Amino acid sequence: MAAGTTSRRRGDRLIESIYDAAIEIIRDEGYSNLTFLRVARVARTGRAVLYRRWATPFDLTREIMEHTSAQALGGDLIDLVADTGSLRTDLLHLMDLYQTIFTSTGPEIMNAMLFEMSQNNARIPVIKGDIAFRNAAIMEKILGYAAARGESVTPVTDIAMTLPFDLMRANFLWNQRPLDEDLRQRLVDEILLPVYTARPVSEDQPPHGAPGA
Amino acid sequence: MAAGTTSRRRGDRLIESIYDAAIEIIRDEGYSNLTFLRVARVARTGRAVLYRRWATPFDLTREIMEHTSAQALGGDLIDLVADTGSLRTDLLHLMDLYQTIFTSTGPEIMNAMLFEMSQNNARIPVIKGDIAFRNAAIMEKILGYAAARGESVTPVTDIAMTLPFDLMRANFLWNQRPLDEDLRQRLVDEILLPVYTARPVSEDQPPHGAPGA
DNA sequence: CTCCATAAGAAACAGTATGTCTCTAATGGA
DNA sequence: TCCATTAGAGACATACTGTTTCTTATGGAG
Repeated sequence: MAAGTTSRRRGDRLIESIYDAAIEIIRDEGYSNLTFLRVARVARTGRAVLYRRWATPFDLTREIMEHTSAQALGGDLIDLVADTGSLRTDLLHLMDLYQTIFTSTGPEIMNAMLFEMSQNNARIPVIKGDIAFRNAAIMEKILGYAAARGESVTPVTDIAMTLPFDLMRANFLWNQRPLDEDLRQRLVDEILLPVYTARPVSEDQPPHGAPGA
Repeated sequence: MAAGTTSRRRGDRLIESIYDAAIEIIRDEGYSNLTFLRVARVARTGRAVLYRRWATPFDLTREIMEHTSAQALGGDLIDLVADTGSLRTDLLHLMDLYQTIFTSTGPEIMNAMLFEMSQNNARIPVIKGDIAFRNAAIMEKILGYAAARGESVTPVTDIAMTLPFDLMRANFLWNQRPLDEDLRQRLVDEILLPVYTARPVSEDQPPHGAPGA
């Protein structure tokens, strides 16, 4: 702390300080106040250091998100999805994993990411493509378990396939907080299972055939 | 266009020019480039004029959204919801109306609104409260029609109640474009109707009682 | 038709952020 | 121990904010 004390960080130690500073700013002042100027001040480094590594605060934030959510999850999401004995518990387990991701990042950052994506058309397809592909693979895995166990599941269409993720995202963004245990359970029981196990009931509703899993 | 030609607009004429300028900027340069400085330049007016009326570009945008969507819809959403003869067609009609709102505003603005809400916790409850209240009223109306017609509808819980809106919002934000006819139809047939007309099927799934409409 | 309160529009201000470019000196591996 | 790498300080022009001051066009009241 003495006046002339020079202690110059570099590499990972420096990056960690920058991450911490950015997270602190997002938490205390909001994402919209995340500027390189402030990050540099809080992290006690120079702005040039930041500009050398990231083009915009958005890119820094995206890196932090990936970093923290990978750390919180402890592995690839698709590998963590497991056969827990029933479609119901598998879906609950999936939502539990997603919950972990949401909790580790926080709603504010998630919103910011969606917003920035919408502002910068170039990066939508990349991000969206990745996520959509991964999510489809996860649901194929889960519905595959169900089929293998002999559970009767209706032919699942593309939009039904993304439903768990749509529901979680919608609830997360709308309520601005992670989904609690009870809500997750109700989403499974009141919406997902009825959709996945629906029997044609009425006489005037064409079931509108669509590609299965 | 002559050098000394003075033509000073005021009142509604001026406001219209400002709306047009803002819409043009959002369309051509994106919401994040919507600054009072640019709006003033495009609208050929002074910044002070803008600051006198709106605190931030967000407030201006919100006003434009309300203005255009009210104009596109031609009335209050809840009054336009009508008994069209079946739950299925009522739901399709509702989605059609929402489609109109989405089309008139565009995804970019919608994203921006959500983003700003998440940055500014103060204005979340107001906006959200209004919308949630209105949506619940709409669904109660539609499900009331179904009940009156004698259609068998399962007790609908709060989360099932907001499902049409959650689905529309999720699809709109995710695909960054309004929902086309076919998608709307499939959302109704493959997801909404199965949920609203579900019969208890499995033996190990507690249907988890919840308050009805 | 004239007067004049109202409000448009121009301009200046300090403060903050961007993006780029210097320069120096600390760091740590060869 | 040397030296390439890179942290960190600072300068620069540009842009946006939020506010204030000033001039003057406008259109309704009289």
